[in-house]
Amino acid sequence: MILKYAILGLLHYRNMHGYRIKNHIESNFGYMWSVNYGQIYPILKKMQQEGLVSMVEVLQDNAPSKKLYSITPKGREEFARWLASEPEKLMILRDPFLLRFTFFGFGDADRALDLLDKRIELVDQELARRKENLPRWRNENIYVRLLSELGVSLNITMLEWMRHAREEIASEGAPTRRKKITAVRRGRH
Amino acid sequence: MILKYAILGLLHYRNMHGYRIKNHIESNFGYMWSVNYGQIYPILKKMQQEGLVSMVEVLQDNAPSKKLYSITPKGREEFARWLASEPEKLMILRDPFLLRFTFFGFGDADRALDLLDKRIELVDQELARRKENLPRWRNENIYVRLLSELGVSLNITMLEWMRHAREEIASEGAPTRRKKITAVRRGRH
DNA sequence: TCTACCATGTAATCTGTTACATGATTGC
DNA sequence: GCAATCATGTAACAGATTACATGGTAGA
Repeated sequence: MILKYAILGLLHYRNMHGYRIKNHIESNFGYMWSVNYGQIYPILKKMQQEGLVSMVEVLQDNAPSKKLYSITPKGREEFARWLASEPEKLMILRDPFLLRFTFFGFGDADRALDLLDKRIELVDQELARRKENLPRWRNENIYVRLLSELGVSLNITMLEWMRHAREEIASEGAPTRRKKITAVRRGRH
Repeated sequence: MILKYAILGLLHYRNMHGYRIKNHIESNFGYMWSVNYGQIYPILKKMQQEGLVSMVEVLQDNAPSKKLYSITPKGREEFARWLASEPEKLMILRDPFLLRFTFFGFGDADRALDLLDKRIELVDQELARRKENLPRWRNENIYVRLLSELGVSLNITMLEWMRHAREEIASEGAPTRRKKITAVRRGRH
């Protein structure tokens, strides 16, 4: 359902077709959302059937024809309801790398450092990309601008943590070259 | 597939049954993972069929019998392969609230502040909970401990950002009581 | 008595990903 | 000629969520 509202939100700015919506989401919300054509086209069709959007086919000379969608009054209503509704669950960091990190004690410490280094490089690149894009948002609406700043802040926090973690892991591994880990304690059930 | 490896990892510590695995994941990895019985029981059965885990049924006097799973050598091998494999995609902040935040310009500014306040309270509570739990991890293995620290850091970053955002939104709304937002600029395609 | 917790499971549904199919244009 | 980009779609699969069904024990 969340994709539905993202689309309705984007259609507030301008009419769009499926391909453009995917591009837009990836370049603008890329750090918190990703979409596939396998989702986008079926959902647009469904939203049209529900009367939330309407569609006109636009023939183009030098490109394949496209289906332009626009938001209907009914779509605006539903969007407004969602916008004002109570927030749902808290953010969950569903990061496969962090899950893996949890279990690094069961594997080779050098390999762990190696994987951590690769991650650091990746996040560093992402941070650079986000910083580059900051000026693009500086003159836009306040919410979008603030969000782009959050992306940078979170990236910095993540990087600092990874560099700190790297040091700790390296220095702890140094003397004994391997430390036996103890059993994890149970949570409060 | 990721749940499979989380389970194999937990079984390195001790033998567990489905109900306990769910509890464990929620109290220990809760800030980055959530599970349902609808996933856990079928996947345990499947892993048993694949020979990654083995099971014994344990009858109990004053509680329903439980199925204790343990990891097999084959399971250890597969887990080790996963642990050393290259990391996959970068973290994505799939947070419904942040998506909603992006579109707050299309709604009522007061309601936006209201929702933001509720969020701040929620994250604040979560931060308190995580800080409370920090000592539990202090003497455990280094990776698990570091991760618990990351959770706190990310929470703090998020809170600081939200408080800063709150101020900016409130002060911008004050003079004109509503500012017309301009169209979002296109990303680089 | 009622709630919470222990414990296992299935079915239906929804969401997300990958791969495939098609075909034109633009730029190197 | 080849890669990239524009543009729409389907099928198969994988993953996650919700609701339901069952039934025992402990404690307020």
